[in-house]
Amino acid sequence: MARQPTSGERPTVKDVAASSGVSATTVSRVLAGNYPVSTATRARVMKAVRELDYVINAQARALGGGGTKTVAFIVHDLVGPAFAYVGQGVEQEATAEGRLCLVCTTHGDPERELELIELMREQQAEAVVLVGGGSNSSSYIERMTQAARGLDKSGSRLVLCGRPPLGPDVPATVVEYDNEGGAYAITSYLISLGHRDIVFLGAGRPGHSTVDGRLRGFERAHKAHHLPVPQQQTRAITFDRESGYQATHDLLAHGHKFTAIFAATDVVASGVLVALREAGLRVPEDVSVVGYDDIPLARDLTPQLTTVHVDHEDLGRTAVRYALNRDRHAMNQHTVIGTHVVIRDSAGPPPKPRRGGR
Amino acid sequence: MARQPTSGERPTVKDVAASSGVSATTVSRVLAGNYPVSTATRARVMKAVRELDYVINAQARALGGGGTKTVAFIVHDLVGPAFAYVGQGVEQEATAEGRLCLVCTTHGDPERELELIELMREQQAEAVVLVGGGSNSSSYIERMTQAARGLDKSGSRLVLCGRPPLGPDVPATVVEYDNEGGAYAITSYLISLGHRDIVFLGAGRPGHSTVDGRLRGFERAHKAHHLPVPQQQTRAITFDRESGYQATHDLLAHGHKFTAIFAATDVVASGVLVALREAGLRVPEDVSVVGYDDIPLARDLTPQLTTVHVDHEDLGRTAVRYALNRDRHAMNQHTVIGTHVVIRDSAGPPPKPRRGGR
DNA sequence: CCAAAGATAGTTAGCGGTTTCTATCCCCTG
DNA sequence: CAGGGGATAGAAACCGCTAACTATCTTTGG
Repeated sequence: MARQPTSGERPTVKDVAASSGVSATTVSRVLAGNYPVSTATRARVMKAVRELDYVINAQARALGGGGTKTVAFIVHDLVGPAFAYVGQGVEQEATAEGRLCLVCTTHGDPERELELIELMREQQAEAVVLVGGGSNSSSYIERMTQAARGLDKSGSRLVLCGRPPLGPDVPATVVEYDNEGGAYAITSYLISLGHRDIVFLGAGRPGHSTVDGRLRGFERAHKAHHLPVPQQQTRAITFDRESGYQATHDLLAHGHKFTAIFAATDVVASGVLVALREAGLRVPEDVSVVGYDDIPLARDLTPQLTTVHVDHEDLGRTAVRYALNRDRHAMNQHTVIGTHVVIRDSAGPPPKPRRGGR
Repeated sequence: MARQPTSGERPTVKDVAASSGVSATTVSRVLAGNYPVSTATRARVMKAVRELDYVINAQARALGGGGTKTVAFIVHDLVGPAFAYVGQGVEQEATAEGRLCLVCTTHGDPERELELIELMREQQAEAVVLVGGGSNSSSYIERMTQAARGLDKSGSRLVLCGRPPLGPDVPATVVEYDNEGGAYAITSYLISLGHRDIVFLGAGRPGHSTVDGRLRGFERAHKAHHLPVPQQQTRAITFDRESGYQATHDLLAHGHKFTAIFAATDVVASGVLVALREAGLRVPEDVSVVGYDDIPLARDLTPQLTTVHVDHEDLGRTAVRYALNRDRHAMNQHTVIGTHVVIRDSAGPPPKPRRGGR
């Protein structure tokens, strides 16, 4: 009898072939189902497959036949709620398209990001989805452009998810959401409620594309309503609860005058709420607070947070869909996903002025 | 001149070899750095690598040389905060050990789970980390045992993360945290505060290993204090905010008598708090509430939640570490990670009885 | 001064599949 | 009844890289 697979070792097509008395080719065809094979033969092969507990070797298949069915997902970290949802979307769509999903985290390190892209090129990932705002510096953009070209040459596709395009000649797919629009809308909402002294909490990290967009929307809303753009908080904010807390605390301590706070993210807003509460200020009676992202947390806060809804999961799904089904010659694609205000309980009219004046 | 790589195609070792006038073997050795190569040769090869923008083909390497450096991570979904942290830990440790991380979600479908394990066997993942409580049914355990054996035969390792062992002869690594101990501790804490009527919210899904453990701890604490085990809520709970809300609502509507609620997870607790607040009950003055998991949300709730801390990230890290560095002949390993109560503001002494009685 | 040991580089044979390209066998048609 | 064509199956080449042997050319030691 031909090649009895050593027990404890992984059987190969050859083992299956030998065990069912056909050639390796035939086994391959039965498994792929892309070539006529007689019913009897197919049955014999399948029987052997079952008996030997054979499973194909994905690496070998990738080498020989089509490529690897893999999508890579590169992100700051997995635990940020917004990122997690994007990840969910990416995984979802990748699975729906029959792809596997590789995930890596950068912890905000641009070097690491580029390293990972290189790694994904080795892995022959079909698409590399980069999530989260990146730097706006020109050297960074230059390097990223190189990376995009490299991936393109390897038959892969770079997808920028939630950050602006690199340039017209760069082979990359861009899917971002309307940061500016959402910020414009929610700022307008605050203005329409009567607020005139709104603090934008989150500036101070210029060059960060996501916040830049939100800030632009904030400013544009003021201009549209013919209001002076409030002097922003330029404190460096790290976009976590603590920095929101700290910034609010400082604001209060310095006797700043304001009736509303626009936190750059919901997480920051959560810190803001705590600081306000500690200071004995009621929300929204004394101060209105709004956030951005509409992560689940927004509904768990007290009061529930009025914020800008972003469908992060859709963002991830769209990114993968576009990357995989793109028109072969589309150099760059660009899609913007809408955002909208969701009104809850944390924003209301400003308090009646104590001593007149707006 | 030998093989000029067609522009636009991915260069191979052969291209690099031709371009630098050496053999493919030498190129491979320069890249791997595991064999003496003269400095001059190395330099020539590296130059060619740079000029051609060569990147190795991971699939080919996996086929030829060592295996694929990959760890798989199978989870309910990526957005549950607890899961996300485990994922973070898995990714972290995998990266630290020079591995890539494949991630897949099951959405709670056991069939899908088994399918994915099979898929990972094809992928030759070095370890397959299964996260989250699974079913306790014997048929499920039987199938999972098969899967573990299959993986073992393929040189891979099944890691059960946060669920109990399958059996003594099953080749699998188990890393779980002390569900029962934590539940015991926090229940004891409530009892020591004076509570005698504690509702455990989350029973009703027997066979779910995580909750089973927590419930056991709850019961054991009562027994240890010579108290009758309260009649549990057997309402089916889906472990989301809504079911916590709904269950509490019903509890109140039916005039149930209780002074504290032990929610099976923090997320459930968040729903509980909302229902209580709506009913005009203060926490912790009127009712005490505790949760389990200590996800970031716990600190964002009002009042901040007293809960059981679980280091989910460590769980993920440990899982990968053990799976990769296991003793080659260790059939099964089992590690339990400790949990501890973190006291915040949501639990206090029960209210003074209105009409006597305990 | 010659043989044995080192240091380098090349040859060749896989790894485990897939995919041409052939080779049969069989049935149908003219 | 010969020849054409469809249905099946196999042989061999190849995917890109690694690893076990060889083959040189230097050294070096007795």
